[in-house]
Amino acid sequence: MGVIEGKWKVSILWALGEGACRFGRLRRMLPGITEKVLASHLRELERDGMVTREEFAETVPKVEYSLTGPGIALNRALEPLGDWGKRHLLGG
Amino acid sequence: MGVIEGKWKVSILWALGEGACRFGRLRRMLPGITEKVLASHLRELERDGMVTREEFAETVPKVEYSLTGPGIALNRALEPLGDWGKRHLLGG
DNA sequence: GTGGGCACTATCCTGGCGGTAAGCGATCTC
DNA sequence: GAGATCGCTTACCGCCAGGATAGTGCCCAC
Repeated sequence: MGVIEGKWKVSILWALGEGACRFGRLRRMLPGITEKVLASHLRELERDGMVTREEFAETVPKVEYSLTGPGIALNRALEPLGDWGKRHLLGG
Repeated sequence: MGVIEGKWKVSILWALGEGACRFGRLRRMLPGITEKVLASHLRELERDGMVTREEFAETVPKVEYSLTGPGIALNRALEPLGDWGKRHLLGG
């Protein structure tokens, strides 16, 4: 449970589930999240082995985040929860 | 997500998944939880329609909590998460 | 040369979650 | 009558997750 605790962690996981993302793109995909929170959550997810951080040493700083195997599995395990939410909270 | 946020809520749901329970029994099933937290979480779960509270007017106070339909569905939706946890955190 | 985008980091601040402890009102036990 | 059981409620406190804001170093566009 600790792995997904944090206000935005599940959202990050879901956003990343659609494909690898850069920091700024993630931020834009998650309206309302602050950079600090995104950065710290990303770091925790990385520490827990759910995402990988790939840094590209180019003139323009570029970092890509993507789900690891366990991260993808976690996302799948989270899917029923999303379905449940849609069914019982949104869909009546 | 708000429905399962709270340090002990998932544990309560799982405990209740094994059958209806009285307050004191729940407390004993969840070592470390305080009465205040159990009571407030139970109240939130009730408000969110996940559990029912049945009060029996006997000489000895008796209250039973049980999962509602959505509560049971939530529990099921939480199962994959439990499996994932066992697989990736405990089972290597 | 001024401004903006990039990916952060640092600092400060606040709310509220959760822990501790105590009380209550009836009854049953020793 | 002291203590325990039962299901809470109330009051208080501490901590820290998370929000707001600003700064950094490099490069590009205007």
